[in-house]
Amino acid sequence: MHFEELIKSIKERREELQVTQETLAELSGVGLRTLKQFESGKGNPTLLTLSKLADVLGMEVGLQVKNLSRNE
Amino acid sequence: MHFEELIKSIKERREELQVTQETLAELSGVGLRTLKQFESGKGNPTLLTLSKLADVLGMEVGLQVKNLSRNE
DNA sequence: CTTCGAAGTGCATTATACGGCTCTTTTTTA
DNA sequence: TAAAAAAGAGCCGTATAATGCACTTCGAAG
Repeated sequence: MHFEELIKSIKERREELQVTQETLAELSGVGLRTLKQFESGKGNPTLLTLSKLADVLGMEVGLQVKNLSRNE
Repeated sequence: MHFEELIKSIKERREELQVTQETLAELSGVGLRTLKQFESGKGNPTLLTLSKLADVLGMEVGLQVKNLSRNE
């Protein structure tokens, strides 16, 4: 599972912006408990939760084709 | 919410590969009911569910900084 | 040592995602 | 046109994500 990368992205981005978990929780509307749990590597967040956090951090969730060779 | 885009990505990719919901469900280990629900726009899948589906379709979930050129 | 801010954890509750089964609707094929 | 395949939806039990509250841990500062 590469959840860890996603989680780390969030956490690193948050720290980069010097935002505390508490502030991010408030800004995103995600519960502090949820964020803590999430950042400490426990949990399987819903897309909604992830999006809320990403949004505040100026990021976005996306899906990419891994290989390529398919033009769209 | 831009869930719709993610959902559409999955659905389009699945159709592109000419895989039925049933087959994708089996291959990914996600319940057929869940996939149906998900593709029909209802639901808030967990990262795990999304990942399972994306994986089988040769895609991956990612987080990108929205703006650009800030950092890699 | 004490205090404070930030982060992490345990417990309990509520909300909801997951999934199987069945039925209906839509789309495709003959 | 009918039949089959695929997709969508209702019911409903189970698993777990989301959340609040209180406590602990850790580091920095006093």
